[in-house]
Amino acid sequence: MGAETDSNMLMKKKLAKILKDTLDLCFRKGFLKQMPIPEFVVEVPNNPDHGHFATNVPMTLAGEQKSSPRNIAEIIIRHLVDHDHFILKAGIGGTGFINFFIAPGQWYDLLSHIINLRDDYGRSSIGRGEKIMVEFVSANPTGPLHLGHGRGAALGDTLCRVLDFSGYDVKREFYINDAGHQIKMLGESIYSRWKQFPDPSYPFPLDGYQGDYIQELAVEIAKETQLESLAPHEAIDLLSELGKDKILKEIKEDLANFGVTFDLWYKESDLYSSGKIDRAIKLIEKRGMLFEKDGASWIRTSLFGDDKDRVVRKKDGEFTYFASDISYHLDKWKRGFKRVINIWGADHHGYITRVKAALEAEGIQQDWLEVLLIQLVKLWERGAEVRMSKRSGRYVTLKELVDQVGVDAVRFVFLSKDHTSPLDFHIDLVKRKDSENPVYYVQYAHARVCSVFKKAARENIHLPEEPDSILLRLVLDEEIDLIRKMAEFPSLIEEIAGDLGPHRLTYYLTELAGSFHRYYNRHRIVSDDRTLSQARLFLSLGIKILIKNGLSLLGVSAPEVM
RNA sequence: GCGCCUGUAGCUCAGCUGGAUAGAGCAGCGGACUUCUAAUCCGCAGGUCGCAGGUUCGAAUCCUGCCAGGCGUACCA
Repeated sequence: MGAETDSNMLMKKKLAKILKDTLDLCFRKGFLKQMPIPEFVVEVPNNPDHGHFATNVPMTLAGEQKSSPRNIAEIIIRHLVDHDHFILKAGIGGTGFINFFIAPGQWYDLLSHIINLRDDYGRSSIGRGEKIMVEFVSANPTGPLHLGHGRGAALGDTLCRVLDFSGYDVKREFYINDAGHQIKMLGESIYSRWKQFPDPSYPFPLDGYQGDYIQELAVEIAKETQLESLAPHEAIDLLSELGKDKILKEIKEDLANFGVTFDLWYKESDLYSSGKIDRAIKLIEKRGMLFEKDGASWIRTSLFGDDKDRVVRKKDGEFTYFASDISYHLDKWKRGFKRVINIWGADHHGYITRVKAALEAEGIQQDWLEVLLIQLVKLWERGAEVRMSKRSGRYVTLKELVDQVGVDAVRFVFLSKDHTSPLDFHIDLVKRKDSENPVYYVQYAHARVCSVFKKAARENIHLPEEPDSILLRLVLDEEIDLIRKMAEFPSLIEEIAGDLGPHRLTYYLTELAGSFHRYYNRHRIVSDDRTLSQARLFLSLGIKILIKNGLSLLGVSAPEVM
């Protein structure tokens, strides 16, 4: 697979190679002064007059060469090392860019290649089977998933899909905080609601969970069990356990319904029962990073960038949440992951330095862990912000949103913004199943291609296995431009696997769909000219393949009919 | 106080890690269906890239300092 992708994906890389070879030649023959080759870029210019690709090489050389960029550009163009006639023509632009037009045959080869690879176009092996873990959502099992969780779920899931597509050995994990205070509080909240059915004056815990779902759980569990026969503390324990299980089950269902699954649901409570926390603390101690103060045990995170040292075991003998977190990450490390990505809500950012410092205290490099912070999701309805607060239990759940708007639209909108910026979700806009909704724009292009193929079948036009010379009929600039856009896909995926910013994929697909819509409106695909029809059908097939591949990485469906 | 994130068109956001005349969608105005699906397309209008300096051939992008908003700074989880 690697070799196949290499053979083409890298139009840009091919050009970069040609440029390097050319510079070497110029150095050897003395056309240019010998020097190390500086960093340069090969990019797609936004102005089509500037060619299929452009490079800034001359400008990066200018200083050292003591010559003008345009001069250097001229020398490079004159001596281009292009044995395969990859380049149709090259010219000088602006203050010293070199603009390249690629020979049409290269584009036809590329399109053939895409059609051969189908669902595998864009797949690569750059991850080299490296073990990588993405931990995401990890919502507390004390209440339903809200919109922020949804955003994290969409991001994490899509990253996993992209990383998997890029040849990593990806594991997806959900960490369940099922130990400690909050679960007890869940039980107490349910208990109190249950007691309130006959006696409304029964007190509710100060920091209890307020949502309506607590009452519902109380009703449900009361039906299934004999709460009356238990002592209060037994009842509360039971309610904690059953409440947690039920909520977790719902979380799993909501996520599955959202297209998100996990390889492992890792329980915090297992860290306790297996003795892993104890061992983690012992390791800290063995490394001399533990000390006692005021009756508590502390870890020296301040040695590694943290503002202060942190408590891992409280005065009362209980471990802190931080202790289990350290233990959990140590466990990830021991399981052999080379790269670990955590997706957290932005309100946890204060936690990052602390965890990384703790890991370093145990001898693990800080950059082993990458933390992506998801900024807030604000919901707007009828022009006003829908205020949400977990405390009051008034918030819109992921399930409610998905039920109203649909999985595809929710995922697409969540994924179309960089996770570092806050996101305003306008529900009225996304609810509309019309052109205002960006996801339909992309999906429609896919459905449109399918429709064109039906039309072709009615006209009895079919495609041969291999396009061969048929593609020579694709002579319009727009047609070459469509193929060029398709060529960008593999390198885009590669970049996303590196910078973990999948929102660029949504923009790419919107652009690709737009180019196709424009093309469709200006030119007939199925016409009396049989060969030309076939050529354009091949082109359309390429578009279909790309949109389907791209959407599937986003976890969005590609309908054949709309 | 300190730390993190954000500030780009009326609104929501991109801007490919420093490149050519800063882009898209929505909202506004005006056009295109006897045609392969009009969930589409074409045109017009819309900008002090928060502000001020600096770095260099070149800055929305990098560095510094301000301003504004959000979040965080526990022996809570």
